Amino acid sequence: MKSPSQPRDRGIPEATVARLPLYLRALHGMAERGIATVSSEDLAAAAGVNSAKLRKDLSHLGSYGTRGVGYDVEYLVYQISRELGLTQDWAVAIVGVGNLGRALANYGGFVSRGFRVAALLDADPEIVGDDIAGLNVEHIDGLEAVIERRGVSIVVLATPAAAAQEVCDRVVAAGVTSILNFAPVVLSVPDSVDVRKVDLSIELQILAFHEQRKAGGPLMAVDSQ
Amino acid sequence: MKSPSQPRDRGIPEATVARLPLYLRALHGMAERGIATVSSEDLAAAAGVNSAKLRKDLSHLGSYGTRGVGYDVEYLVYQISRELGLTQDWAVAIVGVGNLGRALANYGGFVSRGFRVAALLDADPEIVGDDIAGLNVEHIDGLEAVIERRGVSIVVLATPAAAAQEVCDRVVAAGVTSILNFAPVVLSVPDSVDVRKVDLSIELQILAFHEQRKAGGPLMAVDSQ
DNA sequence: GCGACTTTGTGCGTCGGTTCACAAAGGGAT
DNA sequence: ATCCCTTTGTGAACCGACGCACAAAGTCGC
Repeated sequence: MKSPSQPRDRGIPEATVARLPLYLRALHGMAERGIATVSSEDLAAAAGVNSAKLRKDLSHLGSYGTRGVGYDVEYLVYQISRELGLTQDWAVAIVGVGNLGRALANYGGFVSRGFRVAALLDADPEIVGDDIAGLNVEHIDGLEAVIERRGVSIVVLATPAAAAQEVCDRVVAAGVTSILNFAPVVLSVPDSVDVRKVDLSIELQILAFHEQRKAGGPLMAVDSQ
Repeated sequence: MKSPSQPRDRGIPEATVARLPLYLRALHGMAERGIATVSSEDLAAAAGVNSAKLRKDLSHLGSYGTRGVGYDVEYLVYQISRELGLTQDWAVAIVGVGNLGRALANYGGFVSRGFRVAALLDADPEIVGDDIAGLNVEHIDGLEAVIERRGVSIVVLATPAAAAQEVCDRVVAAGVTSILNFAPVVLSVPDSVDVRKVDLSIELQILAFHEQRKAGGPLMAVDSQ
């Protein structure tokens, strides 16, 4: 073989990283159904992607397949989990316990694999003190203390838009470098901080665009002049 | 039987479509603050993108800017809204009224611009009949009737994973061609149907990947099993 | 009315991602 | 042990998106 590309694995394409959780989910399902090995073709189908893409994605992690056979489900689950950092336990704090924050706190997918909701915080005195998903909602004043004391490394922002930037600043100042933002604002953070955003209404708008195109087709451009 | 060559240069890149809602949001904020015109530089900053990219995006809609001045905020809001299909009213049905469905029903961003939650449906008799966000939760049995009678053209799936595909099939059979899926499964649908998915746990996993890389840096490669 | 200044719209080089297609690798049957 | 069949891993072409940089277009001051 060639010189073993040692810690070269560092260069996993972003697009690949975004798909690994998809593969992982499909693999978990297979493991539960007792499937021991799976071909790239089958796994790709289960994950809803092209099989060549899947093979290339997995090849970035290493050569974990066996030609003529496929991939060992259990082993692949472990490798992907390790690559994604899910073999360790991540403490997550959810800030903003409105409807969405509550839903997130109760969302099974969070707790299940590698993530643990370590704190719920809110500014509203009406909400502070409530028990949600087995956790006591704490006041936002204690944000920094909670982050430090419980080793929170990922913060989920589910506050109203107006409060998001301020909370974000405090969170960043407290040393957190990974933020999942549900508030419909563009957060400004240092380059070293990673922000991913989920905007529910944006997805709807994209659907509407395509729906409009399908339905009425192109509208007449009343655009002369 | 697809449309081989739509003669219109209505070929707006998917990446552009995904950003239009972002611009729209920034523009709305500016309109509220009474700003009449905005340069690509400023709008790009507000939306968190590169200004050249913004100009190229907008150029796909037409030449709506004035050189030396910028874009008329109000006019641009209208043009983008029209392009996205938000000048019409979209009836949305939310299927699955658990924590997430409830949060979505109450989510302001949905109702606000162009979208109207026309129905909430669930299979659980405990939930059916509840009033949420001013709507009565109906039984899933009436799915097809509700879709037809209220002109629902977009369906939001917030059911448990196990139920998603079945509901999806019924929804598609009822003629819906746009689905926003929150269930952690890969839905199989005809090509003519548009499915967008939002998976909350996937976003967290992507964050964990980057966080791990920042934190521990190189993981020890225990390669041989 | 004119020139200087501002800002748009876009041509073009570059880059990352996707897909095809196939040689290499391994397993199983005989 | 050998051959055939399956499936991986990847080279290479292709495709779309990104961003620089600049000419064209239009405004504003004088």
